[in-house]
Amino acid sequence: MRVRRQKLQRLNELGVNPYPYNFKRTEYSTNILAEPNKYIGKEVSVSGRLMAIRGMGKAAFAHLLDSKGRIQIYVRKDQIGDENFEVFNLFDIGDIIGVSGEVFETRTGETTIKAAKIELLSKNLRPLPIVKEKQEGDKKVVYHQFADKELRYRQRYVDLIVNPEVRAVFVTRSRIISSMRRYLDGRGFLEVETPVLQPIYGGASARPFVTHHNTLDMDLYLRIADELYLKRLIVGGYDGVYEISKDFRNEGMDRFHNPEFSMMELYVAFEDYHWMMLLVEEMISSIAQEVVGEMKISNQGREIDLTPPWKRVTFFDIIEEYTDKNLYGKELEDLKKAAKDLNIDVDPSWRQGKIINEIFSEKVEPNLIQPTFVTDYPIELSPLAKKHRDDPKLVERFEPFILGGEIGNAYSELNDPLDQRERFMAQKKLIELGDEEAHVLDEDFLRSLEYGMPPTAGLGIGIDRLVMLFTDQPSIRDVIFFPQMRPEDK
RNA sequence: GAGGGUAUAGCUCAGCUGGUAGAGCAGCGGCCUUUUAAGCCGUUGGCCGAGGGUUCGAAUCCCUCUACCCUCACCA
Repeated sequence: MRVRRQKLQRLNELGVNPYPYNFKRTEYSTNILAEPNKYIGKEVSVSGRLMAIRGMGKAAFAHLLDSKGRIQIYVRKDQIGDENFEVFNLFDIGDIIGVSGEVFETRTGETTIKAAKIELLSKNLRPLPIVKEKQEGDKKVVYHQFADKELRYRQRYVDLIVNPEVRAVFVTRSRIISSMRRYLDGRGFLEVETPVLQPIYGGASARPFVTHHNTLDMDLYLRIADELYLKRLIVGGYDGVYEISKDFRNEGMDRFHNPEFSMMELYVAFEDYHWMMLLVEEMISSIAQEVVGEMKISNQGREIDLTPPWKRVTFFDIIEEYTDKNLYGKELEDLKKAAKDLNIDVDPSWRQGKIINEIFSEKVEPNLIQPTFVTDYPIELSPLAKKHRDDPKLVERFEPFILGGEIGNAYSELNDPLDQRERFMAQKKLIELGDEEAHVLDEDFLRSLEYGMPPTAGLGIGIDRLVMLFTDQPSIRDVIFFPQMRPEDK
């Protein structure tokens, strides 16, 4: 870094502003490389970061990286002049520069810009990790890869400069979200915003973050879900509302969990969960079509076919399929025995719902590779879902599974205010028993239901996991720009 | 929270059963006007994650701490 500061000084002496105000680019690297014949012989201006320099005395080749890709430039002393060449010799890898010149093809056939003028746009003072690549036939061999995960997450800007495939993952993420938004807008749903800071948190089973408002002198919670506010909007008379936003859950972190994560929630009046299943498979497959170009995606070496219709199985049927045990309507003791038979450890304090859920996640979930809707969950697990029309022990709920992971959650929403109050009371008992994640009673939400909420279908989709699926990334940290990290020690 | 792993130059890594720190790339100085992991010659660079201990002597052995990764637990 000391050397680079000296170069800065030298540049100043030469009358070069190392941090000028703008540069007029005429082309992106990729435009030129896509149609070389159209550009050869033409003047272009490009700008970007210097990623490699191969000097040869009075001439040099270099590679310039812009937001779309990289292109080679060729700098000759007799072309740009002595003064400009002296400035060029003060450039380092990592500098941001602008180049104007004519496009040509080198002896080895690489489309290249012959610089007529080259200027510094921003001086780099901190050396970049140097990554070298070599084309061997079809394979690209990468040398000195910048691979330290900790550094990559903490200094994502460096990761993005140096690892083009990381940049691509986040472009895909953005496309997935905009495709989803386009789909939902196209169906006439209204995108809305509801409070992040909530006096009572609700809509999911999770521990919240607590914060404090000084003027009101009260604690507020960062939302763990949007659900209860969005349903209030359905009470208010909108037919369909959705929100794409961050939720916050104060829980452990691993490759599927980040304390803040992105969620899409959708509520549609006068529909039920059967209708919502059709929407989910249509929406996800249309996103695939737009983003990937087809209904098939590959992940972890496996091919996933998203073409509707997806398989549908009921919760208890699929458990029986994988365990040979019918758990429907079983009492606590029977369930404990079943869990024991299946080698699943059960905490003595667990109740029916928890044990069944554990058996499901252990024995069934990992097997749900191709898209599958699991439907009709036991009532204890779902305090906000409507009772099944044919069976009061169940609720009308489904979860879509892909690659052994759940990517969403949906119900026919409970709109009976008396039933909802009873469910809250049952949750209250769980809280008293020490369950820190049970739902908290929300009196204002109940009041809204008492005014009358139409029959409603609701859906939540975990955006981060959907992106992991589409981009074949193994960890949620690879699809979030700045994943939560412990502070760096100084 | 438990177990395992990793931490050495700007980057990627080597360093044996303890003997006083190494390579490639980058950097710096030369040579070089079609190279592409450019090449050739020369050269700088290190609190070996932090702290403590054992030892004549520690990057190496022991303990503590910190961060990250993996697995499990908790958890959508």
